[in-house]
Amino acid sequence: MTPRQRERAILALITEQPVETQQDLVVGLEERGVEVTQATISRDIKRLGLFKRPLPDGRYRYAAPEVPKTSPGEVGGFVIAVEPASAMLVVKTRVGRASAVAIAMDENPPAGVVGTLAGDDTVLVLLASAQDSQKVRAEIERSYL
Amino acid sequence: MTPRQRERAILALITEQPVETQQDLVVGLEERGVEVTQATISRDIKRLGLFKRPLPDGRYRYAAPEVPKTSPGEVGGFVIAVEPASAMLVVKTRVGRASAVAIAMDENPPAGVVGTLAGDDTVLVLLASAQDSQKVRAEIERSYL
DNA sequence: GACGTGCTTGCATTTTTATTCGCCAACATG
DNA sequence: CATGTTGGCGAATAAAAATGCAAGCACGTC
Repeated sequence: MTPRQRERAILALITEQPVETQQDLVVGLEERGVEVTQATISRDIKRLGLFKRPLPDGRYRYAAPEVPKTSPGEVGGFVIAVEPASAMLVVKTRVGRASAVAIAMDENPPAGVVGTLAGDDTVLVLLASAQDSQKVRAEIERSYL
Repeated sequence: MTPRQRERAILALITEQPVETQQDLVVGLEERGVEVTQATISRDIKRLGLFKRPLPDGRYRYAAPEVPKTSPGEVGGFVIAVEPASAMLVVKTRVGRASAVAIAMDENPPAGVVGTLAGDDTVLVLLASAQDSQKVRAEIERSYL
């Protein structure tokens, strides 16, 4: 179980059902076979940018941030990690920011980038060759991390 | 100092400067001449629907909810309080929801309502006569509270 | 004026969340 | 193989936030 997988599980959980506390998440994840402590959840939540909203009925619920419309250029800080994978890079972004990052890269592509494919919090960057990966990775980290 | 005034001050404070903790708010309000304890801040925050966002830089900041585009009809729970004032009603809503409530009321006006005027978190409802206030108030509370 | 009701608040405390610390595993380097 | 170095984790703890409770106040009613 990588942190990334667990974070996906957390996102799934909070969108599927109301989650009031981090302890709820510990329990919910356990039911899905993921063992973690509250401390780790707290760190995951920080990474994901999740927050605890007060609801009109007086209860609370963890929620994912709404995606603000972002003009390309103000995407600094959106990228969390960049990892090479043969002639590709897997760029992990904050939740919902992947397409903003991908658009920014499309509009100003680093040398060696052939194309991008954006999911929700991941951008797959296709490279001309695996040789470029370190250089491109460095550039992406410089521009968007 | 009414709760309403204090809540306005809180909103002003968190939009003007980064606020990391409720204690920051206690201090900030004190500088503006408002004395409160953390307990009250916590309750105000709950009423206002504010939440503490993790920022990309690892810090936190209290923020007001973004206003979702709301189709009239799903405005239940937006209203916090309704108070009569001569031939008017002052309808306090969750932050940014006032116009949604006003639109909903315009589209389906309770008997006796002449018109509405929406601010940010307040709707002023103009009545045909002060006589109607209790009836209209009850209806608004039933529909939107 | 005495009494009741409904709000609001602070205090004290509990509950929840964030962080510090040390440990372990994976990986690189000599 | 020894020796960093890095990242991630849990346990414990510190810090922050939520809440039960009782007191105070404004208002209305008898």
